[in-house]
Amino acid sequence: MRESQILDADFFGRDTVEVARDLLGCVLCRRVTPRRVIRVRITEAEAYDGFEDRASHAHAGRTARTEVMFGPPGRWYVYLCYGVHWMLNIVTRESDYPAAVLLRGSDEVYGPGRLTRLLQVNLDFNRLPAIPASNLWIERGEPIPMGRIECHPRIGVAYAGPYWSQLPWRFTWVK
DNA sequence: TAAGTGATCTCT
DNA sequence: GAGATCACTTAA
Repeated sequence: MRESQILDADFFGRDTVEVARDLLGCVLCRRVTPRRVIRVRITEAEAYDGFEDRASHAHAGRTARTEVMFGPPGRWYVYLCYGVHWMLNIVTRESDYPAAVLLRGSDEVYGPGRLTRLLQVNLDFNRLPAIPASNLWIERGEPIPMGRIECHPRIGVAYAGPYWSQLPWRFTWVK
């Protein structure tokens, strides 16, 4: 695999909504053993962007948990949801601008909790850079055909109010 | 449809 | 330290 195909900080440092859309079709790679790499194509992703986004964890301010969202782009933000499920996010935008993209689904499994279970991802990956040395990284995929991307409101964020919960910041790749 | 589950955060 | 709150899944 050529080095240039691994998504880096230049990719993740851009506008969060664009990154979320562009991640569709990209390949999430997880090395589970020295000889085994699980590869899945990303089919659904959600953007969480900025201080003002009431659906974002960062809206409440900078805390120990959300600190990584304020850090440099291209790092993993992992947290536990409902006491059961690990959620996998990739940090976007420049340092001091809190933003991330939640990876919600893939061609192999659908659902953010199922995705992390399949890939054996847990809090150990929090704050690590998305590079092969971390055993969890993303590679560029084949472009998605025109008209195969849909955008929808984000899931489970009704508490953010009508405006923020209805923004079309969830992108899905429909086959 | 509702229980399960535990880190995180807010309020004492 | 206690209580509320969750970017969800599963079994029924």
